Amino acid sequence: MKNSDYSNIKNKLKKYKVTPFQEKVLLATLEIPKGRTLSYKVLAEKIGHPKAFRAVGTALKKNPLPLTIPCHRVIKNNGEIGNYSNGGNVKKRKLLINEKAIA
DNA sequence: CCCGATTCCCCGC
DNA sequence: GCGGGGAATCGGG
Repeated sequence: MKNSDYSNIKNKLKKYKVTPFQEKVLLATLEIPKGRTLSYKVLAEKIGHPKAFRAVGTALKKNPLPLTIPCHRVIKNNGEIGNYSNGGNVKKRKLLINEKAIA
């Protein structure tokens, strides 16, 4: 992992029309380890909004970097896949899951 | 004002 | 003890 890459992503985020809250969510999502999934609630708690789990999902929905941000690693607190709908196709999810399987 | 990638609690059986 | 349903919560358009 290159720190420069991470910074580059943050820079891109600033360029996008993302809200402060979304930026936080996206950053927290980028912190998700490879082959690991995180629940919306845990993510919300990490950013300081334990009750904003819903807003977190909304923020990820607006995710400007779906291929950069592992939003597919974000799942329900139940451990089940939520409503991942980036481009809106299950095929993409399968591809991302493949990445997850590599761990 | 309304909706949306969720979560938790309470009641019933 | 387990399952299901409804309400709560936060942010964005």
